[in-house]
Amino acid sequence: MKITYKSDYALKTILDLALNYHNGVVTLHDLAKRLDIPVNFLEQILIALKNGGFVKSRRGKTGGYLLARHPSQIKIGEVIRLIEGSIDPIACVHRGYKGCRDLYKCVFREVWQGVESATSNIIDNVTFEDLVNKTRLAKESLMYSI
Amino acid sequence: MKITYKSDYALKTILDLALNYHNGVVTLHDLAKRLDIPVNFLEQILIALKNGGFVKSRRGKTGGYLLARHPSQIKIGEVIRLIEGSIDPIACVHRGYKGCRDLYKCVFREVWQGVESATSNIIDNVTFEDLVNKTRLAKESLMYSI
DNA sequence: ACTATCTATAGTGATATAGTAGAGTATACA
DNA sequence: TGTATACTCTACTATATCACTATAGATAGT
Repeated sequence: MKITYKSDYALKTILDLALNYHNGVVTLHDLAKRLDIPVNFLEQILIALKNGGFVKSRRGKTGGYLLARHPSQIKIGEVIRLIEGSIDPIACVHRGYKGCRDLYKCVFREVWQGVESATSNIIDNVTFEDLVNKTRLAKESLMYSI
Repeated sequence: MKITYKSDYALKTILDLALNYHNGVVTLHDLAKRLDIPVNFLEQILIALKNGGFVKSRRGKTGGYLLARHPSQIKIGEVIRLIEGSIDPIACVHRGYKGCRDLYKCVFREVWQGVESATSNIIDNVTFEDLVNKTRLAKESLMYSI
């Protein structure tokens, strides 16, 4: 798995919307400013997130974005898969991978499958509710420490 | 982690040399032909493997390559790290990563570190001796089944 | 000397990444 | 009804990485 800026931004965007889950919509502009992401780039990401069913939008003067589901119902693995397309460490099976014409393939493929399932096991067990709680805890302990 | 053709080829090359561990040197040409890798590309990979201490070479007419260590002393994680440079799913810490100026970083970084250590746990526990045994077993069962 | 081998470095086409730019559409509100 | 403010959509571009390709040179056995 590789996390590009695109999915990194997507995850941060969902987290921001999760933190504002009870505050109504958030505008593209606010998101971009707060998360330090180029507006036009974030725009494309939000459309992808919308098409993926993670986000809803409202147009016009009081418009903006909001989560389509409760933070507890969104796992970070889902978002990554939407943006990155896949989780595999190697394109053994899919796409026109042209190595492996003989049995060498087998001994390594088991390893890659192990890596993939270990990765899935982590990212499919973290919800944005978890992350919201963690974020709030971090913020609190920061305040007490000052 | 992402496995490119380069590290895929490197791993297959080490496995081939491991299978021939008691047969003396193997030439670049033979490796390239047997593994179906472009000669000039494999050349570069072998030099990297040599500089990494995995492979030794002999020049001249009876020259070729051989493993610098016993197959049981080479883990696939070591080879991947040499060729890919790193195992991280995201360049959070190293290289000029320019996201994360505030605490958003923390909640995700834990996840990436989890993925990294789960991955390491797999690839640092598979030696080329393991793979040689698996390859031989696969070859045997193939013969019996015919 | 000759030839088969490894060594080293520079170049190249294709694709992916991370943006930019700009025209268009919908909605609230005066 | 007009206009400001938001989202929507498509096309373009600079840079880097990937997967090679090319070529000149060094070394060692016969």
